[in-house]
Amino acid sequence: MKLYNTLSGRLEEFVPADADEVKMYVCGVTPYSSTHVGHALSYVVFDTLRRYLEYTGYKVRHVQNFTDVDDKIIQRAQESGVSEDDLVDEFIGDYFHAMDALNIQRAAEYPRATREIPRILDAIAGLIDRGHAYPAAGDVYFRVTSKDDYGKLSHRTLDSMIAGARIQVDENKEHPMDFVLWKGAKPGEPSWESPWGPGRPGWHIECTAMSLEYLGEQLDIHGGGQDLVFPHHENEIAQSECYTGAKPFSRYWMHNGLLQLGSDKMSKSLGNLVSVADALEEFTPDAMRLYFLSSHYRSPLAYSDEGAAAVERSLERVRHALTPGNGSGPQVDAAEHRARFTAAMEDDLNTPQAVAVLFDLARDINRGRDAGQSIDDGQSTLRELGDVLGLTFAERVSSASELAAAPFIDLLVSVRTELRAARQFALADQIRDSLAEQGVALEDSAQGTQWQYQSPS
RNA sequence: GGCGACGUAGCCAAGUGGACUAAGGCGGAGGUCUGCAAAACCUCUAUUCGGCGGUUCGAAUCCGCCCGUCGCCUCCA
Repeated sequence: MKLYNTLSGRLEEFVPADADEVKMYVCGVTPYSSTHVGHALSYVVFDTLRRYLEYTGYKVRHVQNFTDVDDKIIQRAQESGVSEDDLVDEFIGDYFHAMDALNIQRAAEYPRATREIPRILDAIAGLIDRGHAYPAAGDVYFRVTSKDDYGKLSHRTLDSMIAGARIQVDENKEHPMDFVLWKGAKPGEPSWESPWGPGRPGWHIECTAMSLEYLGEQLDIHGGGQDLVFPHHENEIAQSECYTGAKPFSRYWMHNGLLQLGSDKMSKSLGNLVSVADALEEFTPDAMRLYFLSSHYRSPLAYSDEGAAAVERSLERVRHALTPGNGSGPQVDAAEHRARFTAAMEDDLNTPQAVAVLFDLARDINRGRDAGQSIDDGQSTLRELGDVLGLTFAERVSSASELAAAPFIDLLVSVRTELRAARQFALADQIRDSLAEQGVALEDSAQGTQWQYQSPS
């Protein structure tokens, strides 16, 4: 399969170092606030990549970290009067709840920075030994001038970075772009002992230490949002390659485009967040996944309720294609659909085209059913391909109050059936209209009347 | 200021030199079915790809300029 590699800036044929197992590291969240739909987009993308790789026969070892110590966590914990640990546990719980709901497969390991301190200290000490880092006033900094290809991922030079002129000059640093590996403790902050005094790890070094610990010196795929390219991933490369000497640190770097809300990026600092929990109040997990996958992963995606609602409607036809058929004619042939689907996925995970194939297949199944064809081959292919995209095709889950109302709706429907049999259509239609106002949709067919709650739209 | 991405139908969104007389979805119009609906199915819905030049036998696709939108350069998926 071809993948776009941020490092080279072009499409490359994907070949893992070890043909049996793909080593994939995806940057995880800093758990200090609710998981939002921007996170969901990113993790749906990498979950879909993993599912496709597994579909084509690879084993994938997926590792994803939690940055469980950081300025924001400390600040948030102090504001709300809880311990850092409790705060982190709460939002890690929120994260897993959201990811499970979205049918995102769990990683093999979820290392946490605070539980990897010895590995982190080893890495920092090694970098100092090799002349790539230096202690200064309780901190330890990475010496960017010691790596001649620093900037190769984000495709910029040290000079152009400085030209940005938004860097806080710090007199402890040898070079303005040097970044912190170890932060000396300030009063009241969580800290760990180190050869350079008490402190905590910088953001970038944890990923170096954890990927090394759980995946080894070289990764096949390193993923994350495009906002992580610089400085986070650039710095990871610098640390990892200087520490291990193994190049490249990751063979492929993949970055998803960021979710936008209105015209702005959705981000914690802008405060324009839609949480996954809120989104799932209104829309099915399938709709969220399909929404994310209906544009290419490297493009930005503008999130809106209208957009999600349109996707939700589009799913109904696909779900209909999976309802039982009773045709006995020739099977609807789905082999060509599978081939087109695979070709799309092979092309840098072109999920918009893959999704289009799913819609084509659903239409062919529905058409075949109308024509009296057998549709079970088509249906099993539809489920198989849908599963690669993580789609379950499950209906919306009814709330407790909706379940409680069901017997009464059944009663009204059976009364209406009697009325229709007696050709009392005005009354029958009145019942149907009234139920529609309550969000209950009726469908009459030769097999009787079906009803369901309408998804909000 | 530096680096980069993008601009395709009312909306979302693929396609990046010739099979494009431009996928797929939403919305809209008409039809089949139905007591009427709904759902499903059928047909139609961009002679055109931000604008202007250029390269080419041929451009949505390559080059230049202009206009517009967005991202990164600072915590972020």
